[in-house]
Amino acid sequence: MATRTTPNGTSAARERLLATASELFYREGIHSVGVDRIVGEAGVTRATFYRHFPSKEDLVEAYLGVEDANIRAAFDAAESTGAEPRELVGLVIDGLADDVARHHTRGCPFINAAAEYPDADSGVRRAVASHREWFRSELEHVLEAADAPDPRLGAAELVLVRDAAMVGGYLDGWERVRPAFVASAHRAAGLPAPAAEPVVE
Amino acid sequence: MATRTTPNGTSAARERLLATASELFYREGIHSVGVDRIVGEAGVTRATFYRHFPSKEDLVEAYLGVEDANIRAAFDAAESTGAEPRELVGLVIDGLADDVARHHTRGCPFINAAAEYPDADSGVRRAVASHREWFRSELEHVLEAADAPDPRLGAAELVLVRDAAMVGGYLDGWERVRPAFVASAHRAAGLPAPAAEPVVE
DNA sequence: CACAAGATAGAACGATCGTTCTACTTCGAC
DNA sequence: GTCGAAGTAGAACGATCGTTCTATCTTGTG
Repeated sequence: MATRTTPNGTSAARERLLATASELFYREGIHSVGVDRIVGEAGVTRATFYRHFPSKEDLVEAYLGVEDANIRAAFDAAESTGAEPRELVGLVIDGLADDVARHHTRGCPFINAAAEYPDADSGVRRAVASHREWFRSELEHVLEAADAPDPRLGAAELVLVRDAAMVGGYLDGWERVRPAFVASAHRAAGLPAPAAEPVVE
Repeated sequence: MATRTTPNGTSAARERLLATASELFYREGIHSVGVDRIVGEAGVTRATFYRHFPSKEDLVEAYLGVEDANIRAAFDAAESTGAEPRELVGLVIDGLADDVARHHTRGCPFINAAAEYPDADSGVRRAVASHREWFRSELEHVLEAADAPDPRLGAAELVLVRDAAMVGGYLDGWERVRPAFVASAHRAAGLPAPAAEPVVE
């Protein structure tokens, strides 16, 4: 068969579509970005688009899949540093802060997507729900390993604080939100916070 | 002149349009709801719509104005109970929780709107920003009157926690979020929390 | 009553939405 | 070399987007 694929097995056109759409969906919203715009900026035609994705919604779900994979990779990286459990909690919190400050300055991709998809049974909302559940339980495991006082409640609070940081960072500016985030996150973890202000980067 | 107005001065058609649009915008998102749908459910024609609102965006801003007015009214009601300052903090936190549990089960109207309007200079985003600033300073005044340890930081944290509660209440379910919200909110205020929920620390 | 103005009605505008169509090219397997 | 499947190309589909049009009706004022 004739496959015009990249070394890792997926087509170059598909990768460009996904990268372009991810950027546009995040920066401008999903319903605001049409297929015309995506294929135009990806340097691809409509037919090519529909060869790779059955519909626009499949592309949206793939976009959320990319975001999900990125965050999982960040957790893996933090865990593979070999830091001991208590240290890892700090690494994770710093990593979340750094992510909001540098990459996710337009809010949370999942929260923003959910705002545009009211149907909880839709594929998009299901992707949002499963990502959030994974994220929460991952935090719970990290807190558990660190002997935090209440890993389950702590994880739930950390999710809340992270949600708030992304929203607040977008709407109010990260610099205004950072102090409240650092204080709240360490208190939510139930572990002693580092010295008052300095935030590791 | 021929004015078909209600006792309070605004036209009945305009009020129906605003009420219908507010409901639809909140429940289904803004870009997802077309003018056809709004005028249809409001029992009004397109021309009537454009007599009352120069464009759809003006209707969106009016919708945010309604939400803003509702929250201000809730604050006024809490303050007019004559509760003393420290008590008022508890009333406000309970009021916010009650609001998320009963009325705002689809997230925060302002956060959701901002997700669909990336341009920070747009009228919608300006309305969001000014509402948030009012909300934050209102909380700061309440905390200040109650002699909270750090009203400014406390208000910033309360905004964060409330944002998170609305997002979490929508995406994860209010019952799962409530314990974390109550604990975080009272700690953010810096005042003793009512011993009820399983509170850390 | 006559008149001007606000409110309503419903058709119609061009633009864009997501999607599908047919035609042409490029490759791997035989 | 031949065949067929995958990729590309660009026109075109009906539906809906936000908006504007002319015409009719209702109402307060002269």
